[in-house]
Amino acid sequence: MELRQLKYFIAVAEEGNFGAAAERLNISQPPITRQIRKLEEELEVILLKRTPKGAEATPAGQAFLEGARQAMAQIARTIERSQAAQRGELGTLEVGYFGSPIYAVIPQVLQHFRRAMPNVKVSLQRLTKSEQIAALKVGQIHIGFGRYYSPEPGIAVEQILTEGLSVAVPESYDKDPNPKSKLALFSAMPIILFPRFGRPNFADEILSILKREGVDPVIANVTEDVRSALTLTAVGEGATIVPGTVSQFAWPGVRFIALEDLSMECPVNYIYRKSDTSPILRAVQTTLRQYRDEFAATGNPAA
Amino acid sequence: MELRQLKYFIAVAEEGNFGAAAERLNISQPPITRQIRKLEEELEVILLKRTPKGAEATPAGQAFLEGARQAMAQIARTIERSQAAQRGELGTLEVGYFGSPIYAVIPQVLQHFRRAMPNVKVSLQRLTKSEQIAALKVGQIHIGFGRYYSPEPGIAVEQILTEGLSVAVPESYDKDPNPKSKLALFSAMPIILFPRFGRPNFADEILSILKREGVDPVIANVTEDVRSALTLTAVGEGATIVPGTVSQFAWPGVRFIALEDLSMECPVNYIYRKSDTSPILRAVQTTLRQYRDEFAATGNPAA
DNA sequence: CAATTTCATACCACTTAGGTATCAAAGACG
DNA sequence: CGTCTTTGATACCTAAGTGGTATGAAATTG
Repeated sequence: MELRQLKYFIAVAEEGNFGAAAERLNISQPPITRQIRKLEEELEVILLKRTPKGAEATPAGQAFLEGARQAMAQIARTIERSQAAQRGELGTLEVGYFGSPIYAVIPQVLQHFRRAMPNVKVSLQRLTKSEQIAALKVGQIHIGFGRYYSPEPGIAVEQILTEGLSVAVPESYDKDPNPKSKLALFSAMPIILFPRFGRPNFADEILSILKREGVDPVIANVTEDVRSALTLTAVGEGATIVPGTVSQFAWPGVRFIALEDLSMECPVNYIYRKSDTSPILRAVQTTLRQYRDEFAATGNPAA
Repeated sequence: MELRQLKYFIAVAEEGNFGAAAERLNISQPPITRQIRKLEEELEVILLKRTPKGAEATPAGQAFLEGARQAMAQIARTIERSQAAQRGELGTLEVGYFGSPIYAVIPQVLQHFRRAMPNVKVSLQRLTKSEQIAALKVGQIHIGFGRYYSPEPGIAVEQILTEGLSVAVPESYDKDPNPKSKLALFSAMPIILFPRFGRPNFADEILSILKREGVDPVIANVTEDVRSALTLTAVGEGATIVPGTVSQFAWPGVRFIALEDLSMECPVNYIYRKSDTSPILRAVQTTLRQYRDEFAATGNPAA
């Protein structure tokens, strides 16, 4: 059976007339007669009752018409979906993430993506940086989010944004240090660092910044992640330096003091497999670069 | 697009290999390359990623594969259904009925039919005989059931069975007349006839039988249908002659006395349009003739 | 580095498509 | 009642498309 035959049969059944069907299909009438007859012979079913006024579907033909219409619609849908998939508008975006970007940057970025590609599902999994690399290489994830990545062959790193830092202090701490010496408070208060693993990491970066600024802090603790660190801050164990976006959230018992010095910033990056040509990755990259440019221009592309 | 291309693509995607797909389809490999490429060009979608080891579906190809499989399955189902419809195993049997056969014969007959053709729906409508004729002519019903039909051009009548008669008497009537003169009780008791309309009808037949047997009854009433007649019998207004199958039902206040004389029988017939070639009618006729022969042989084809 | 395996290409024979011209049959109509 | 119109069917032609064989290009494999 050929699709042509379905198409012709539908036309004849709907027009009730071979000639009209031919006109609708922009061909002459004899080919229609031939194709319908071939179809009937192959199915061993009489689909149309020829009358002097035209042709009408037999009960078997009506049953066939119904199914043929559905099949044609199914094929049209399939083409649409396939083309959408090619444009990266369909499927599942597999995301690996690590660390504090999950608190503000990743939700915002993915929100943008979902708005652009409503039919793409997003799947998130928490993975360390080395797990992300491995997952990228086997195609388990399309993209990994994090802050500091070491170069890796076959893996590309791109920056999304850099954000300022904030100091988190216990709510009870009511002295706001003067703008010039905000970091000086670490001489008076021990510091809590995070994360413990995934070097190079945010803790390493903070220590190097502090060293550059001539501060020699007392390290009270090194926690697994930002949540643990802020919990310890809330109970008064010390101060924590966090990325600016983390301070957008309400943490009970914690007060944030922004460090406006632009030389003290931390990045959010994403990594992907260089050889990955999947439409989904291309689509998410398009969104990410848009987001990056918007963020660079306005400082807040949340809208 | 052609169905051939769907078939080839499914084969390649499933085998992961052009050559293996060719083997499975019993053709050589180049035509497959060509058809797949044509398909890809028409859709403007890259469906397969050619690798040195074979070929694998791209995300767009996977989306297409899914839909293509469904479309092929849809077409296969459509062929099945159409062939079933051709055999009269699918659709709706439209039935018109009139009179007392609805109480026993029609249910039994239709039960047989449903067992033979489980996928055919049955639709029943109560129609007078002239309404049946009209409905047959416009194709509103496939078949009409009743007892007595006048000849009508274009309409065929076939008999399903003949059944004996029973006399219904009030429960209080406790004399069982001797076998030879059962009809004689109408000399003592007035008779209730039915139906009032649809001549020639059962009432006419009963009167002619009684006349033939030399009985001249007193007519107490002529009711619309058998139910009304038996209700009047229950309250003692008179006796009613009913088809044997009606006596199978329990009618409170009524007792049935069978008239075993075979010369006193009434038929159940069905009518159909002679020019009706629909598979449904053919199917139901097959069942009806089987039922008729079984009934003639065993007297009770209820099993 | 040669052998193997994979898909792509070129060209051929044959089938099948659609087009034109025409026919046969069944209402429609004066 | 015969003619006209409309319908689908048939015959034949040209052209496009199909599958086959032979062969090539590229990458993997031993």
